[in-house]
Amino acid sequence: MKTRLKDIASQLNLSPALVSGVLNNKPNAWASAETRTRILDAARELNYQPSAAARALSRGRTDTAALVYRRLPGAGFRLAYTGLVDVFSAELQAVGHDLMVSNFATQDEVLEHLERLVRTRSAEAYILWGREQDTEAQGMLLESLNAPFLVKGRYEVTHPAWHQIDFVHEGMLAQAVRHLVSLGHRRLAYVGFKHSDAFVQALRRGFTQAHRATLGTESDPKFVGACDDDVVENEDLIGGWLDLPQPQRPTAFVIGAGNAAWLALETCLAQTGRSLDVLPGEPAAAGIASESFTLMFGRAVAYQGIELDNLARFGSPHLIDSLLDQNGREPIIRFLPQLTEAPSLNLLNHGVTFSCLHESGGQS
Amino acid sequence: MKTRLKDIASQLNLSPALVSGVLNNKPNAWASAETRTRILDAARELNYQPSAAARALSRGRTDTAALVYRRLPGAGFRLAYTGLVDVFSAELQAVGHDLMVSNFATQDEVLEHLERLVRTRSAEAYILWGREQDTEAQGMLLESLNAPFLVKGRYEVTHPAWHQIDFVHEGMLAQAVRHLVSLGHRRLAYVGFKHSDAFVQALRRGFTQAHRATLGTESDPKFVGACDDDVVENEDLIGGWLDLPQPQRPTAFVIGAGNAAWLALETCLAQTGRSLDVLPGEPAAAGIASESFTLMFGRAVAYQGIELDNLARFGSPHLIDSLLDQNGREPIIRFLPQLTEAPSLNLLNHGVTFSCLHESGGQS
DNA sequence: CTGAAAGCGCTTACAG
DNA sequence: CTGAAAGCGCTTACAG
Repeated sequence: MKTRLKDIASQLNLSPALVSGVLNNKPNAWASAETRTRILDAARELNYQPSAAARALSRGRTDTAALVYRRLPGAGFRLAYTGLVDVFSAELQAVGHDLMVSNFATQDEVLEHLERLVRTRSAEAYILWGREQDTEAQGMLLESLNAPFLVKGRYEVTHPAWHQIDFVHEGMLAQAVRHLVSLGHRRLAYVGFKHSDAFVQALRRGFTQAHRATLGTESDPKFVGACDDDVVENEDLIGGWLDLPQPQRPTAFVIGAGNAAWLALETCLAQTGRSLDVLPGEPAAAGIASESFTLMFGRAVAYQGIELDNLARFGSPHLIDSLLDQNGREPIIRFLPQLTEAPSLNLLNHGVTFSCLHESGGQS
Repeated sequence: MKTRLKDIASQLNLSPALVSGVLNNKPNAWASAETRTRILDAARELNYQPSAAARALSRGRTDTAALVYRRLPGAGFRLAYTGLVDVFSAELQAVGHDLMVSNFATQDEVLEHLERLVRTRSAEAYILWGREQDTEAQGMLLESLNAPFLVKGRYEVTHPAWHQIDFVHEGMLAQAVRHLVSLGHRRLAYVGFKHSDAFVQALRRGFTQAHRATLGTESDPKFVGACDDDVVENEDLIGGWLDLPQPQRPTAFVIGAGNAAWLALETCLAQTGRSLDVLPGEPAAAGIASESFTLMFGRAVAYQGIELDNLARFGSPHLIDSLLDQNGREPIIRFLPQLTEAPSLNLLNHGVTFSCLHESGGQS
């Protein structure tokens, strides 16, 4: 039914071995130029493609990489993952490899599946993505099973030999600080995440170190706060800073958190009649944001969530090296994206303005 | 190195065939209860898992489904795809199948890859997702190669035998119309997409038919417009309607377009001091939206982009049936989601209000 | 320069 | 109730 090697061999009165050799152009497969042509023509004509399973069995490899991850709630995580799939799939295809994707609700299921994939020899290389609290155990499992993998994360200290990729979080926020200082700002406030994953600490470290390096002073602890997705709480934090008398008030904001922090910042400013960096003397902001990030009123520079694509793009040569068994590459890759102008709805330009309706704080 | 069937067979002094039979609990594999236990124990102890390649070769199937699609620009499409991967991967795992994902920049590459997958017998079933102008040719190729597939799309007329899944777009907008009419609105405007894919026409059809059915009159052609991502143009369209004298002005909006249409609607209203459905007598809206949809000021009901997950979830039993070779299922599946309250930033409640700065229209 | 043979690790009739 | 054999479709030494 499907064309087999044997079919084209017998049709040409050649041995399957010769046909295989020519089709894979093995250096020791000697055939006259004419035979070679006949083989190639017949293969094309019969639409011959070697059975993936047979080839995998005899070659001992499947030419497949597996992306296995734990599902996390929220659209942000998902958008990050699809970027991975897009990038890795494309780059793997370019070297003749396939990508298998599986995701699970729990870490246990992920671990079990990884072990199954390794034991069934379904993939030659693995991509681990997600929070370090998950990926570390995943990496240790693969390591113990002797399976090559690429992991997103900051494991330079804990697992320096792992093939790993991540942002230089410190450098990113240092850039943000330098940017704001270059605009003339001297009183900087910092908004981070509430949890303390390694990258969250690295972000804050980037802020404090750059503060010291550029301004020569320690950052003021009372201008260091954290936001999660609770709008009211975020507005309390930022509103509190903005309520200070002008000489003490921070004039710029370094954001090491998600879109909710930006939203709180913009609405708090709006309540006092201002917007980010639109008129002279208004506060400025710089930092990180999630996917689908859009300012409402003002302007700012940010690292867009889309940078995750670039991260994957940066990491894929490594992954491919693992697949092709080329070792000797520096295992730790760090990526420093560029700050770019954030998209803005520019509502001010569309006739929407704001005024102070309430005394302070928000009511949801 | 890795445990093979042979290893456990020889360790137990049994034939590989018996071990295989017991492990796969074939009905005709007879072993004493004790032998059976010894086999199971040994397999567990040695962490035995059959080689996927060997098994695929001898069984003639890979237990794999392939999701192959053309990459489309824009985060919206990507978010839709990641939902697919999440859902299909999870549901396939549940029946012991893997998911292979590949995407390409061009349709030609997609077609070539599909043919390769079929010819190399890399997958038993296929998932086609994307625009109909792409998926139709993809489906026809798979059909000619006799490969089972599930396609997202409205092919009830052109390919009624295809296993296909999609929204009932007509029904969705009909629900939106009925909702607005039930709130007392009588002058409805419609905003659609500019292109004319089958689903875009179905959306509009849903509006016009429901208008006729609920109000007993044809919809007014001058209140039917289309939006793309050009903000100014969108605001011209909607602003034009809102500039009409009050007795002629539409009081409700049916949205058969993306987030840009909602944004234009809200900013146009804001320019005239109003918001969606917040105060009595204000205009209302209902319709479809993309992922990550959030209103700024007002309230509305919408079909969220997240419904694509549910669509995939609805479709996966079909896909799994194809994998398991159970035919005889109705090939056409249609899904009617529920209108739900759209998330809103509620900026009004956070001290942000608006006023008319410009005469009309927008300036970007 | 070329072909016959063994083997990859399973599964599946089939003979006892 | 059990085991020996053939076969899935390739690739890879190896002998000529």
